Amino acid sequence: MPPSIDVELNAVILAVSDEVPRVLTVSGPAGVPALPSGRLDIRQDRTLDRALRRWVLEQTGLRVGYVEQLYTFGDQNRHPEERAGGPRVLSIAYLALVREEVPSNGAGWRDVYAHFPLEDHRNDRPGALAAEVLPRIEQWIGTAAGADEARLRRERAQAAFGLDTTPWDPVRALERYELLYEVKAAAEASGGMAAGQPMVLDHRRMLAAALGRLRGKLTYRPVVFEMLPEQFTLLQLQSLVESLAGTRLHKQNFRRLVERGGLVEGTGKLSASTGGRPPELFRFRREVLIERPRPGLGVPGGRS
Amino acid sequence: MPPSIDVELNAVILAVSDEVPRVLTVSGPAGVPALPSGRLDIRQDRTLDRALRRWVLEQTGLRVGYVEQLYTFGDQNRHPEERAGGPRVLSIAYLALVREEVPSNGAGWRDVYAHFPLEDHRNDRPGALAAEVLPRIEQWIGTAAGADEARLRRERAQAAFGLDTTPWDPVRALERYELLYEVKAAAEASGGMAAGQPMVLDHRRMLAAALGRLRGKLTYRPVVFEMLPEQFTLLQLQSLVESLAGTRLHKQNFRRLVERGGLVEGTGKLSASTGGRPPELFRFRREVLIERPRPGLGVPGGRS
DNA sequence: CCACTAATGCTCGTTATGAGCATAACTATT
DNA sequence: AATAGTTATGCTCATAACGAGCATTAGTGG
Repeated sequence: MPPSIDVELNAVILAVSDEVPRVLTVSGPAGVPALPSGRLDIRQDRTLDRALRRWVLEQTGLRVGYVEQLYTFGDQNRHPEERAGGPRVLSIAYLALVREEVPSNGAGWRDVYAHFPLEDHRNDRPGALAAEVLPRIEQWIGTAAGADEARLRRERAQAAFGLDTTPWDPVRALERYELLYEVKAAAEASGGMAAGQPMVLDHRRMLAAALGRLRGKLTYRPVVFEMLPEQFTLLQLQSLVESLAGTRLHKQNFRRLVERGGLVEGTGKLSASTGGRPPELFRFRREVLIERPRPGLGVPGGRS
Repeated sequence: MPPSIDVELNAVILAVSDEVPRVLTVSGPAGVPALPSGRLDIRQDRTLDRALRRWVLEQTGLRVGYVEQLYTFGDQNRHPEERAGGPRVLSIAYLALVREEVPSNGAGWRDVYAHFPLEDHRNDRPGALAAEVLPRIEQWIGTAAGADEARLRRERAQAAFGLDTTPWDPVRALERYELLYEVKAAAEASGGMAAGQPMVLDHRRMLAAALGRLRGKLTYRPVVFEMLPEQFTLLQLQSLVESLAGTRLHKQNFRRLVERGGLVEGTGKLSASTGGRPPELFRFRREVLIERPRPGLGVPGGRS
């Protein structure tokens, strides 16, 4: 009997509430959180998209709108059953963006930064970075075999973590995750504040890929609006972007960017005020999609 | 017997020579060009990457360097044998960039723009656009069911083809391909100068995806250098980018961008002159990767 | 020496970006 | 009612990046 292939779909479904980006998870083995996922059933799933939506609906009760394919993972032995003679499993990961809703079937929203404590730089850099991570990375560089390998490692670390004069780049979330994975493997240690909560199998890698991809996409596609209600205040919009990017933005400049970029338009209405002066409500200007080639928000780029 | 799944890898391998971007093809059924591709063999291919390289080597004799996963296609009936009870085929498309080399086994390089005549705007817009394509698109918009559908179609066309005041965006190659595909299906016609040479199955779609992806990537990652020799002149670099983007660039500004962006450094050497003043030879500055978060070249964005 | 070609240097006006200061319009408190 | 606290919004300023050109340099082939 020829060894067979199974194709699995995984959904990284993101929403933001209370300034916290959240990922939708179901409960995996031993209660460890897992991404909603399931096998492609070629008898009923005519497209990968549909298969994904089917599984998400089944496992969480959610109907997702914006969906985008992320990456296909196919390395050997990603699934433990494979070693026991099970089929080779290919995983196609998707990114979906939604407004937060209450899921069913015991699925729930989890803080993305609980899984990646190093990714949230909104209130200065996470202490664990300097305290735990960098020393361990130095050590990893030190134990490289040969000067060339050491230089390569140093460059990777520098680019990924924004050491020295290199700026921190929120987009590099996946690189950081993979680098840390290597470092930890090398150090045979895994605890510490910096580690972050685990997920089933390689689901955390998928989440890192999704976060990086989304952060990048923000800058040239107005995808955030998928996560906002029809009408919103500029502060809501800004803190949404900040939550996702894990970075603070200059308020007035953000407003300028968004307004002069034609991304939003004011509705004359004001929002019910919470603290100070009541803000105006805005709505997304869909037209911007056909006015400008690549409209976006997001992380200001480091100038040279 | 449960219906089974086959996983296939496809390589879009690009190089540029004589100002023409070229794709590496093998000969498919009836001599129609096809991308190098082959089945994933889970007994010997530990990773998707390796499988891809194996097939490419086998079919073309090339060892590719830079490789990046593009997209996984999984719709039903993309392969005709499926209807005849064959397995469902999933295709994972990759993009690879190389310096042009002579392939073996009858593989060969084909002009990318022979497949997409509308994508080359280096010497003003292709005539076929205004002459053939736009009228047909107008007609397609006209036959929409309902005003809403018509508006959606018009917006899609406007964004994809840069109608009206919308600028032409080289990155949208895939969108254009898909829109034309729909239009042609609707019009039940397929000839004309604008059509472009066909490829096997949906390989042309993969090529369009690759072209769009590469064009986008140029702007934030210095991937072009994968396609250049160790040392090169700035004109070589520029015309390479122009070939890929299908757009002309301002020479002096391009030079400024590239030099002040720290992407290249001069070697004091001069190139053997062809026409006029002999140009200096430059080399890629790898360091830029760790100095700036997202260094790139490429298509200048349309300002608002 | 001349015509031609491509490389390189430099300028100018316009826009975009990063950083702040100042004011306006509310709510809660004294 | 004045005051303090809070958020929204308007505006300025210096610097950097961008788009477009002009001018000069250094080769080639007559």
